[in-house]
Amino acid sequence: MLDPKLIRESPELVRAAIAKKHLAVDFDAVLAADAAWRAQLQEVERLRAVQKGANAAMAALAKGSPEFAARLAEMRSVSSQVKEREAGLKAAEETCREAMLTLPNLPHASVPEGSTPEENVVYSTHGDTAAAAPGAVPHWDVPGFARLFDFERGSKVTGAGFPFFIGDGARLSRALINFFLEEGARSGYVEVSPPILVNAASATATGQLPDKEGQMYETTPDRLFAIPTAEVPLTNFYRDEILDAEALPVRRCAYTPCFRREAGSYGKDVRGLNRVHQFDKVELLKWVAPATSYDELEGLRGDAERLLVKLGLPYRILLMCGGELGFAQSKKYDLEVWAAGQRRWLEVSSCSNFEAFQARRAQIRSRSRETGRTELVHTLNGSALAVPRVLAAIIENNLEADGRVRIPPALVPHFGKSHLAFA
RNA sequence: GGAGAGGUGGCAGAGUGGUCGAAUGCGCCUGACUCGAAAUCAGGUGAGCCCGCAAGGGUUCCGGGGGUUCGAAUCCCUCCCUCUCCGCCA
Repeated sequence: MLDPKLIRESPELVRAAIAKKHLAVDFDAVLAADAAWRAQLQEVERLRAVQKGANAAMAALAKGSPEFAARLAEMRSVSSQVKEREAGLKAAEETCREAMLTLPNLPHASVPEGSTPEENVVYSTHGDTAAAAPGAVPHWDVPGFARLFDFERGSKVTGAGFPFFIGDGARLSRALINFFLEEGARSGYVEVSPPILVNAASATATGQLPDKEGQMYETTPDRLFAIPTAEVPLTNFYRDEILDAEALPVRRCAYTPCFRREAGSYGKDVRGLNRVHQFDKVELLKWVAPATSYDELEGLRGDAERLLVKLGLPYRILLMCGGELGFAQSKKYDLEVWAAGQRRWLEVSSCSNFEAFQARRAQIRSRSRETGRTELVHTLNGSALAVPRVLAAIIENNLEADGRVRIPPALVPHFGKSHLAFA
């Protein structure tokens, strides 16, 4: 949600933001809804002031006195007016709130123009993609792949996109999780193991509801949602709370499985480990002082990036253009790892600054000790990293002539062996 | 799942229809005293929204929602949560 004051005072900024994100939003309707709500609010508050003034007077009068009876009759009429107008006010408020929720976050000035993936800016590229093994094949074509990643039985047990990880497949997945968490801790993020089912209020605060309801798995009869990312429980940890400004930035990291229905994404990107409905991921999250959030975004990107460096995988960083930004994001970097066998880039991390957009929805503020004032914090999050795609990249980039996969040295202490075998 | 108790400001804890955003204590801030500190004394100390250039004014909030009433922290309904005991269980 945007600051209502900004919408009223600088509507041109909001219009420009909508245009940069290439969204179709009826902004005039938002302005009208806001104006209507304020007009009704003022009238109701005026009537309430009358009511309150009379209360004190009536409390001082004797119950049976004629003065009391007169006042009572008068106030009955005011009371019914208040009730009537309050109903209208409530409707106006709801209309206004819904209108406000259609407004996207403003993109940062440094975000490039554009509406398609091709218009994302390649911010930097690292490692040699050309030198990758000439005989590299997509990970699903490696002999023995199905023994470590059993999609068929996963389909039988649950459904398509829910593979079993077996033997060294499971072991490498666990090693990556462990490596990511250890590195996160080293970078100052406190490890958290959050709930992986969340309620509707939490899903709304981070923006999954109402827009993306169909993308989440939902449980009945409790109406809890399987998290699509640890961002949801982590961000909501401080929902409706006021943090000590001196304690910022607060850094947390969490490993969780993530669940995504990926409705409507049937196509060629779904083979093997590229896109599955349940996957493991380590997420980094920061709550920061507004003045520092863009520096913190660079730091966050660096924290995620370092993992790819340590794993020795070729990767690149994209600065996402306006049209490719999520609804709630002000600026976003995507980290993509090179999958040598598929000869394509796989997104393994998204590092975003949400500024106060999520914090306003979730009511997460900080209080300065000097001024005593509260302000909305800025939230940032990023994957570090998504496990299955990194695993796929390791297989494709490190496959040796004998059919074994060389484990990156940084991972060996966690994996316990220098090679993964499909046999 | 069953029975009972309870949800009030940063914390503890009063308040059972009227002048209550709410006593009191603790904490915190400011001032006095002091070389300084402690102790003591005095004062201050919630959040949001609307109007206003501002000064300031108005209004909402006592777990959430709804109701009764001229008026609700207080009465009624409903939902949520916490605690204790019992049952079940990794």
